[in-house]
Amino acid sequence: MEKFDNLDRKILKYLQQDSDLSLETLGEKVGLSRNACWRRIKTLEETGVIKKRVALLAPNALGLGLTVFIQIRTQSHDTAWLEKFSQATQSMPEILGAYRMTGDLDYLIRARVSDVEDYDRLYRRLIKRVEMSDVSASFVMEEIKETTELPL
Amino acid sequence: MEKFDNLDRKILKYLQQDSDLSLETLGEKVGLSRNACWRRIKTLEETGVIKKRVALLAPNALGLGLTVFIQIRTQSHDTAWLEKFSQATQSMPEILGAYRMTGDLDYLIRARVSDVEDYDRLYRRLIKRVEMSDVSASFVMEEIKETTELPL
DNA sequence: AGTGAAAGATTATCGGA
DNA sequence: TCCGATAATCTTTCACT
Repeated sequence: MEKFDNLDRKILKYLQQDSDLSLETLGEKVGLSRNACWRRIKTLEETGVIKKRVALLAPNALGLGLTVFIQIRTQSHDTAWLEKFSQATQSMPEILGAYRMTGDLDYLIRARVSDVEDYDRLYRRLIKRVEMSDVSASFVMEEIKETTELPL
Repeated sequence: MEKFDNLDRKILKYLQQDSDLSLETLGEKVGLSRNACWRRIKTLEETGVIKKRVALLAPNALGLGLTVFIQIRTQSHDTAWLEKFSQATQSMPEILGAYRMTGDLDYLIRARVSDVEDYDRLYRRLIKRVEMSDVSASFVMEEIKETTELPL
């Protein structure tokens, strides 16, 4: 039993690219009256398929030219440690993603900073809050692809 | 010389969280008339600070429960290879991010798939299109943080 | 920078396939 | 149950002060 049909999928596809489309034009694109469109969007929002609508900013315009991936190994992987790590990453706005990986000893952080010095400050703040036995950073030289659009 | 002031920053902060705020409520939040707000947003869009507005979907609702990071090493890192790699990642919608990393031999891919089998299909399609000497995948067990919000 | 009015978009309700 | 049409409401846009 499918949760949504082709029309829903089409709507989602367009809204993932531009959430400012008017119901009018969206309706035309998917072949539905603006009203039918509206109802579908509402249920997609209510059922949580559409989480929210956000503005995406240009990192470079904000002086955040550098993306860094931080790989972390730890011995102490108890719940208390994870809790502290979780709180730390949540509260640090440069950190855009934090993941516990397979292997159960590895954590990965994705962050945006202005330069290597700025990364170093982030690093120091991080290790001050959470003990880590092994930390290594890899910097992004070229962003070949970066999207929020999920496959449908 | 700063490109924007505190009010701009406030506006951006809110729009990064919810781009559907009306000028009325946004104005109240930042302490500006709806109109002053509107003008600032327009320039922020024109100067490219605001890139676009998009809907964020729930991966799980779409059956995309698994995030995978794919690390790639290659001998042949000439322009032709990079071009092929770039085209391949651009055209594969499960791939959300692709990065050339420091070290000049390493590439990293961030992708969303439904399960490990689905990853395997992605992997096969990828190596069919681009030669790679060494590929390794790490799966995300727990998503501790994931945001599109940039620090201001 | 703020007001008010016109244009445009969104939401609620209703009748019909 | 889902669609489309119509009407009421709210938002955005813009000329003017």
